[in-house]
Amino acid sequence: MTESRSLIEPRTLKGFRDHLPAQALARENILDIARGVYRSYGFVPIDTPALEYLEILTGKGSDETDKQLYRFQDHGGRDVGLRFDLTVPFARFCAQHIGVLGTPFKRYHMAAVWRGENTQRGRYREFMQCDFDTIGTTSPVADLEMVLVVHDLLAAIGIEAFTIRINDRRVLSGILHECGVADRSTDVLRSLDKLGKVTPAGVAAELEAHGVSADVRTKLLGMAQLAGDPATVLAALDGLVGSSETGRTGVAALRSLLDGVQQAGVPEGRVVIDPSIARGLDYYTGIVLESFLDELPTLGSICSGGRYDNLAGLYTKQALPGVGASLGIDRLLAGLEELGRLPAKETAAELFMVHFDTAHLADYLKIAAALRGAGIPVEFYPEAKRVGQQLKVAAKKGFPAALVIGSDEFAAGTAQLKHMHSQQSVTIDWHGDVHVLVDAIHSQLQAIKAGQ
RNA sequence: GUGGCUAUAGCUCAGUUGGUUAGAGCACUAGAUUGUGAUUCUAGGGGUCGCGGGUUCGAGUCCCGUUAGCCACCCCA
Repeated sequence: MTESRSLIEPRTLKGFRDHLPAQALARENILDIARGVYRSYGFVPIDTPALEYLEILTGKGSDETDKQLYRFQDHGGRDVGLRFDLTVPFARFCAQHIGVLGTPFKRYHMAAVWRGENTQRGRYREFMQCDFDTIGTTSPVADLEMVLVVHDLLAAIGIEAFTIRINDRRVLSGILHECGVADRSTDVLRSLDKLGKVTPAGVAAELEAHGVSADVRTKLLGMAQLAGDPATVLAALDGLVGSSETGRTGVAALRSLLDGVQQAGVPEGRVVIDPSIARGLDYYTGIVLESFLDELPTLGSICSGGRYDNLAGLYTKQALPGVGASLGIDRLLAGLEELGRLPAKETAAELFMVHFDTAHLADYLKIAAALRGAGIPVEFYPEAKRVGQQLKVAAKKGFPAALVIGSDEFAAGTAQLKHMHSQQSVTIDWHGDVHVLVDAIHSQLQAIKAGQ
């Protein structure tokens, strides 16, 4: 009974993951960028509880979300559930607090959500969403801002090849109405939405199964496959919506949105009209948006959103129209990793300071403090191990530079700054003046950064 | 939730029609080398063969179950 104690197997639940430093650093970088972009448009942060009363979450009544909901009874016998997106809690939040917040209200919310669905590449049971929404206004400016935020966000993350696909629900419902299939709109849109994954012939077969006549099938498929120059697509849509008032409004909205995008200086081709985009969620009523990595279109949308008429109708009588989108950071990270775009850094510091000689510990501590005071993050190795070993650690963790100051350097009033990538060292004369040393290191690090 | 494929060391993988004590490369630790990431050499640590049953004299290998990962459906970030 001494050594036979059985160990608990360390493991995580299906669809739930640990995040090691390399991945967690990349994730935090993106979160920082998202925070910066959201704030640059005036969005403010909020937070809500992970756990909500079950009735809040099931209110929307879709059996699909009901099936995916993590639910249980808490110790007080209350029926509760984990949030499966950030929109529903936000709706509840608005119903409770909009009185003191006032409208229009712009918030961002970055937090984990949970869905008990089957896992796949880029799809997990616990993942993070980075939502931003503007509520309490129907202004087209808010729609435009949503597109601009998504664009700025993906650009700031450093993705070079991405496409934002936009559409307007009113265009779709106008066309469906003209075609006389408005009663089957959900089924029809769901089928059309599969274009790109399923062949046009396959979609046509699905449409036929929903009782759509041959000429209407041709018309719808033609509509959904419209692509290319936005002006041409808009002209084609004009014809398709015919006399439908709703449809014409939608096309006009898309037209002015694209004008605004252009006026704001977004490069051509980044935002395109894709009439097949419908979005599964049925609360969207105006513009809808999805965005894709050009090199990995099968990954799915990494940032999606749209306009809705009434966010919180289930919880308050006050009408709250809004527009917003959500960045799926975990899917994005999975995509960037697959493309080899994630930096292999395992350190948050910029400088590795070799622990050469413990007799100089006081000097090392003084230098490290001065560097940090000057805004240079520095990691000081805790043990005076062999220099080669220490440099190996620094290289493996991806430090851009290492600072080597041994007894000789202290005696001569010098230091070696080693550029890890080129393996070259620069000698710094600092004559025992820490300010001189810090300044020199600062400019060297700038040079290294610029050189990358 | 349904169906298909997969699982051997930290990583990538060998392991024959079932047959001694399950191997390699890389990585890791220590040393050769008392001040610089390489190379070379030496030594070393590390495996309940995902887990649990079954068949068999004998299972990493065959059968069943289960867990996890990947893929398709569904839906979505």
